[in-house]
Amino acid sequence: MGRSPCCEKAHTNKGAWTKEEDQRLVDYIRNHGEGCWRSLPKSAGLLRCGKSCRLRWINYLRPDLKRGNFTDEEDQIIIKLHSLLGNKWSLIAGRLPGRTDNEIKNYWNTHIKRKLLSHGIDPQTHRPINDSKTVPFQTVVPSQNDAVEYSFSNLAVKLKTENSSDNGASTSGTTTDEDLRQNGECYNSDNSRKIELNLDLTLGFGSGSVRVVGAGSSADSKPWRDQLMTARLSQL
DNA sequence: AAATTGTCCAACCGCCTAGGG
DNA sequence: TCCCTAGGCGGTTGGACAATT
Repeated sequence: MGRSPCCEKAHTNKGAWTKEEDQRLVDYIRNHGEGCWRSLPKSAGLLRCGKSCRLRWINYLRPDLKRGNFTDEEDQIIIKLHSLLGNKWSLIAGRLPGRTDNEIKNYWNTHIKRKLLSHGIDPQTHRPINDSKTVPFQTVVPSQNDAVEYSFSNLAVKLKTENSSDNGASTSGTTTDEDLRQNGECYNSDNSRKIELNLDLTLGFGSGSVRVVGAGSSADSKPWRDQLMTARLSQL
């Protein structure tokens, strides 16, 4: 059998968190660390779903969060990364220390979208709105030791795939801030192979580069091995 | 001053993938 | 290998507050 349900929905609170709930959650995580979200609410004496606790911690209570307005530099990073990755808010957040994916998503939808539109730029394609030659997502399927370099109108992207040895760095199966912080890479959980996403972004108006490193056998059939590395190209 | 409209953002919802049994 | 769940993600919602009429 699988695991038991994460929470009893009938006995959980919803809506805004109270100060007392926040304090309980902070105290608990200070003493026990993050993780085990399923059992956390009960252990911490909270009538909340584990998912809700995790979200509250990640998006609001984490001590390393940077509050306040986004800087112009952060704006530029977000716009550039969005032009490359699309709505991959967690990946974008990984390059902006102290910012959460939810925060960036909200900021994108409320500020940057409007800013781009006011400049006549389509926020999805990052191309002039009048330009009818829309370029869809460019899909890049990594095969071993391939290297591909793309040139954009205002930045360059180099895509390279290569083998990598096992170092057991991550167990989550998805990209974490910690992964990105430690190695500038994101890992999949399979111990024998992994796909790494390594973003080396040079900031500035004129140029930038992104390196996507992937590893895996083309004969492999597991879903994540079929994962496509996609980059949104504004224009070739 | 009250009503209406607009904006922001915290929180929820539903889906997907990896992992446990 | 299959079934089921936890964790994580992106999309969406709704309440609080501000601005406008």
